[in-house]
Amino acid sequence: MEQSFYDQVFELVKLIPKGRVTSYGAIAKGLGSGGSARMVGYAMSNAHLAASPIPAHRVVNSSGLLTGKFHFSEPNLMQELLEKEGVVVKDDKIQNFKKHFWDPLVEL
DNA sequence: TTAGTGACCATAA
DNA sequence: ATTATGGCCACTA
Repeated sequence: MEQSFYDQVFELVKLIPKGRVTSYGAIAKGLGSGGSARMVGYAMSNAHLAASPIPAHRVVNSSGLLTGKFHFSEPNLMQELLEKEGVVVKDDKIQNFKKHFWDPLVEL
């Protein structure tokens, strides 16, 4: 069965532990695609169409910024979900990003 | 097939 | 600090 890059991204994102975050580039690298970070974000744009719920709020850019928050049903949702899981967000940016960072290459 | 696109990343000024 | 630019890869029309 052919699994599209999208599906691989979705699965990996679903594996992100609660209270942890990761970056698009890390996901791309974890999938072995290396520089296809843009594709990861592209996949997330279809995340709301996926069969399973995708915790896209746990995926941010390399700076820890919630770049994709406007793609959620409600822009505030992303930040709220993160704070709800114990992640501190200020001005659309995750505090202690490195501390909450979850690297699929290391943890997986 | 070609062209266009993007929730990125890194570098340069 | 911000703005601009190039590269990068997979998908869609």
